[in-house]
Amino acid sequence: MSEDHAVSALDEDAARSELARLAGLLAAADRAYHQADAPEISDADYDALKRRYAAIEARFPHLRALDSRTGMVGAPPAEGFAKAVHAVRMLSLENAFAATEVTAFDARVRRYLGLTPEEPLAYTAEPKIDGLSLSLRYEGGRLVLAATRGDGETGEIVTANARTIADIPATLAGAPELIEVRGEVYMAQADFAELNARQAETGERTFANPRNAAAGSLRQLDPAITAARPLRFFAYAWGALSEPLAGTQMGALARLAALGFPTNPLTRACDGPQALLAAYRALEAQRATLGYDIDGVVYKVDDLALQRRLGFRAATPRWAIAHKFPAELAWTRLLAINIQVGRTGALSPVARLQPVTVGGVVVSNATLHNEDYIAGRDARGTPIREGRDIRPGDWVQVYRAGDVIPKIADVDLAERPPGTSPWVMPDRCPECGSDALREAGDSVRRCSGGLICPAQAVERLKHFVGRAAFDIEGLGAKQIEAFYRDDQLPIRTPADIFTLAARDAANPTRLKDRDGYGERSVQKLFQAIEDRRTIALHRLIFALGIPHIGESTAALLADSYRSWAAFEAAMTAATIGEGPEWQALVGIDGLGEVTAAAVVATFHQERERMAIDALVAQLMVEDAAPRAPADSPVAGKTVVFTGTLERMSRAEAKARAEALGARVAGSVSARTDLLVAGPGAGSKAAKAAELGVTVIDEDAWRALIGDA
DNA sequence: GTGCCTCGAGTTCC
DNA sequence: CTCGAGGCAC
Repeated sequence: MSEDHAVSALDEDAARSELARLAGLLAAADRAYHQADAPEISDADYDALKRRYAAIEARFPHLRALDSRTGMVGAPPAEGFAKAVHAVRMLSLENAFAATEVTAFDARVRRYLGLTPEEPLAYTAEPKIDGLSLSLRYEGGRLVLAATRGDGETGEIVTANARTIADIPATLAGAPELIEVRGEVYMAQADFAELNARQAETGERTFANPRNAAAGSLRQLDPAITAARPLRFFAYAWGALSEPLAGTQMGALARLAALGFPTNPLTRACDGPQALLAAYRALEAQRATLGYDIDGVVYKVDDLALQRRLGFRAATPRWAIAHKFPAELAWTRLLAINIQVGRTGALSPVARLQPVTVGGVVVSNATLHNEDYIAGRDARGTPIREGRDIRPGDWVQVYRAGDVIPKIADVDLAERPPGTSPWVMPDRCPECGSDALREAGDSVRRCSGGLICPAQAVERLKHFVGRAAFDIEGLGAKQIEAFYRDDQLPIRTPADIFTLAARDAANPTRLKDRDGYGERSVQKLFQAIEDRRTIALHRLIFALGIPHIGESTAALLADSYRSWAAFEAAMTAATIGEGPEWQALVGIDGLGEVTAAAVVATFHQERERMAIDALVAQLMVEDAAPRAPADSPVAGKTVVFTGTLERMSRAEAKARAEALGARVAGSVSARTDLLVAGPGAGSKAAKAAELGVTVIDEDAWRALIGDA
C-alpha cells in the first residue's frame, strides 16, 4: 500500500473512496489509542495517514462536508494533549467599549441586511463569562469529543477531563444525531478562593484568578485532578449540527437547556441598541453579586437566518459583538523605553515597567506603538492623554487593552522626576546601525537595512516558519534564533532550512550529538522539514513576507494565478504602473496599487529574488485547489456588481457569489462574464455594453442563483 | 474627497 | 488585541 502516491493523480471519485478508506483506518487507530491506550499503528504511520487525508481534503475541499469525521482527525502527540480540528471554526468576537460602538454595530448590521432604522430587529444580550471556551461533540447522544478553543482552527482534546464536570451531560436524550455544543468552562469565585486556600495549605501553586484556575484545571493530564476541581459550564453556542436547533438564538438556548445544559439565566431578548445598552448597565450593576467573573456582555442578532446571511469576516462573525466592561487600571514606574526591530524593519518602542499587577496578571512590558504615541498624539496629530508625552522615569497608568495587551493610558506629571526631556526615537537601527527612516505619511520609522539587518532577517525567518506559512514542527522562534547564529549549521535564508539535513550529514559534529538535541528529536525535525517540501501555493506566497501581503491577500494571489510558474512569470514580466501584467494584477478585486507595487518590487530586487529562486528550487509547489463545485450556474464566471442593490448589500452579494464559485471583480473588462447592474449603474454598464458583456438586473441574478 | 470595511503588522503573557 | 492604512463605493 502506497500512502504517499500522488494525491494529484486522483480524480474526484477516487478521492471520495480514498477519503472513506482513510477515515476508517484513522477511526480504528483513534479507538485503539484513546480507549485501549494501546496503539495498533505507530505514530509515524498514523501521521502519514492523517497527512494524506488532509492533502486529499485540501485538493477537494467540497468533499470535506461529506465526512463527519473531519472534526476528529487528530494526531496523538508524544506528550500533552492530542489536537482536534474543529469541524466548524471557533471564532472570537469583535469588541466594543463605548455605547457609540454598540449603536454603530446595530447600524452596520442593518445596512448589511438592507433594513431601515425603523424596521424591527431582535437581539440577545448575555453575560460574557470570563473562563475558557470548550466545544463538546455528541454523536448519537453520547459525548465523544471535548476540545478547547485553541487557535480557533485546532484545539486540544480534553474529553476525559470534560467528563468529570458535573454541568456537562455525558449523554443527551432527544438530541440531533450530531451536535457540537459550545460554551464556557469557569470557576465560581467562592470555589476559587477555597481551592487557592487548599493549594496554599498543601504547598502547591496558587492561581492568580478564577479564569487561570479554570484553565489550569481543565488542562490537567490526569483527569482525577480535574475531577477534584470545582469547574462549571454554561452553554451559549454550537458548532456542527445534523439538524437545526431552532430558528432563533433564544430558541436555541432554550433547546440547549432542555437537553440538560446550564444556560445563563441572565440572557435577555432586546429589541434594539437602547435595550442592549440597558441590559449592559443592568449586568454591570449586578456584576459584583453574580458569584462568578464576567468581563462584558455579548450581543447577538437573534434570528439565525439573519445570522447566516450576515456571515463572517476573516476572524469574527458580523452578527455578534462583545461589549466589554472598562479595563482595570494600575499605576507603576516606567523604567526604560527599548526598541524592537520587526520583520518589515519597523522600530517599535516597548515600555519596561516596574512589575505591577493589572487584572490578576503581573505586567512588566507594554507596547508604546510608535513615536507619535509616546509624544502624546495619534497619527492625525490629535492629542491623546491630553497631549502629555511619556518619558523614562515617569509614573504611568497601565491597563490591559481587551484584557490582554498592556498599554499605557496616562502619565502623572506631578510625579515626573526633575531634569528629564522628551524621549527621542533613534534615527539609526539599534540592531544594524543602518539609517532608520520615516516616510512621509507613515507613522512608523523603519530600518533601511533590509536583509542585511540581522533583526529583520531573523524576523523574516520566524514569519517563514510561522503557522500560516510553512508551519514546521520543531522549528519555532527559539530554534530560528539559535540556527541563525549557528556557525556550523546556520539558517540565514529560507532555502537554508531545506538544505539543513544534507549540510548536517557533511559536518564533522552532527546535530544529534550536540547538547539539547537527541537522535529522535533531530530525526523528527528533519522529517517535519521534508514534509513541508511540498507546499500549497498560498502558503508559499504568504511565507515570502512581502509587505502588505498577509494571509488573505496571499490566498487571493494564489487563487488568481493558480500556479507558482504562472505567478512567478507574471511578477517577473510586470513593471510597476504599466503593461498588461500590471493591469491584470491591479485588476484583481481587493488588490490595489500599493499592494501590487510591493509584490512586483520584491520580485525585481536582486537580493530578494535570489533568495526566492534558491528557495523554490528546493520545493514542490502545489497548484491552488480547484474552486467550489462546478454545479452552480455561476461557477468559474467572473461577475461584477454595480449600481444600488436593493434586496441585498454589496458585501453580501459578493460573499454569496464567491460561495457559488464565481470570481467577483471590481471593474468590467473583457474577462468579465456577467454584470449585475442595479439602478444608478453608470460607467460600468456603459463599458459592459461596449464590450458586449451580458448585463442583468438584481432580480435576474437572484433567479439565476436560485434565491427566490 | 470622505467614510466604511477589512486586512496587515506588531505586541504581551501564560 | 489594537492601530494604521489599503481598497473601494459613494
